Amino acid sequence: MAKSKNKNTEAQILNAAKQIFQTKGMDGARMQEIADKAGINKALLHYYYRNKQLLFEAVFKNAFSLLAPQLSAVLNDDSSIENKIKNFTSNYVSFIIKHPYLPNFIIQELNRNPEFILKLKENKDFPNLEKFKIQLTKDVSDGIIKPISAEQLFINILALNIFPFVAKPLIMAFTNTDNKSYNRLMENRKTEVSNFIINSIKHT
Amino acid sequence: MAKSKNKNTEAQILNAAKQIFQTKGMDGARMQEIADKAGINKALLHYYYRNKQLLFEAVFKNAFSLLAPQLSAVLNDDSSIENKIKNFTSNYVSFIIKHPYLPNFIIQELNRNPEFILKLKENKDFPNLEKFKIQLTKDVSDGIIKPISAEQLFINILALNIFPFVAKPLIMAFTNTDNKSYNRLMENRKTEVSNFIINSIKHT
DNA sequence: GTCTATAGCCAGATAGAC
DNA sequence: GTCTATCTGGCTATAGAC
Repeated sequence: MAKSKNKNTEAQILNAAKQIFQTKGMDGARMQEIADKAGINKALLHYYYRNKQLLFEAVFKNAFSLLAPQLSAVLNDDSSIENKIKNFTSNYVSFIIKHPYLPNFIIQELNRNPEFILKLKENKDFPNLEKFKIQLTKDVSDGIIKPISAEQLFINILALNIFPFVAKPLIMAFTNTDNKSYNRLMENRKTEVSNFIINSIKHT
Repeated sequence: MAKSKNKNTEAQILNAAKQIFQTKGMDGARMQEIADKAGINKALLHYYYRNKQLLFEAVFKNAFSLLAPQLSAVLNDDSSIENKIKNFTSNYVSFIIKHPYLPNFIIQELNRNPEFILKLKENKDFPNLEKFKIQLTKDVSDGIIKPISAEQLFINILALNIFPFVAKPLIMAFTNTDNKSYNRLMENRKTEVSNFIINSIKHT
């Protein structure tokens, strides 16, 4: 009789596929390389995931499902705008250390295939600005925060946090740093970035 | 007798290659597609550029040589820090409209191949922070600008300007905008971003 | 469920005519 | 300098044994 699907093998494949797809992208990845990394044969990849495209999509959805809660947390928890910014910027660096290739992977593949996001938006866990917008509008009218739209502030928060990791090779070149001092710069950003944002928007 | 190399054909090829490589990347690009776009035969690509890798490098260097002066301008001109930031943020949007795929292309390919930047750094036009650092240090000690390192400020300027274009599909999804209102958001950033930065760093 | 072997296609590169 | 035709290798995917 046939064994039931081996969850362990399936997980090993997904894990290997993550590593290869996230560093090389859909087009640069090779099924052979994924099989090697998983320690199994190429044919098994097809047995579990049918083809390259489906395996890729499994990896992509998995990656996005890790990133999305990070963002939803900023937008929907109950603390003040100032605390949200502080928490997000300090947590994000720790998140990136665990998943260094993730944001670049998502950005790159969405640019290659922008329709992809439509499927993701159907998910009700997809990050939503509504609550954040209401909170910010209130803070602005209460005179706590200088006038700024929720969209622009949110873009700024994402930009300041995500960009330095996405553009790591560029940043290292411009600031003339090696890996060690680059990491030190990023470590400092845990507090630098939130101060930078709060300085800008808070009424004095 | 053989005609001398036809500059026009060579330029057409480079132009077609730009469009294909910048949207699809090295791995996703097809020589056939480039040939079609240039209106010539695949064999001619090899005649002029020998192979795919060399054609790609020609495109990449060309792209970088467009971006670098934009950055050097912020770093080396003689105006105040405040004016540098204002000029850069308003100019950058116009630059992007002309070359929408350029920053993403550069970032993506540098991540794929980080050693690439070493060659670029040899060029003496490569953006350099020294002058900016001196100017900023002086402004800080004169009490014009709040304490911040040149590296962190420069990273913030790049992040706030470049990221929204690199992550366009993500931003459109999160802010729930179509192309038209996304463009309006970006247009607003011409002034929003410089105000945001200056608010944050300027002593009041 | 896992393997080996191979089909079948596609893309980069070259040969050679004009 | 430009073309058509073709070689060659590599990659996805499947067939079929165990």
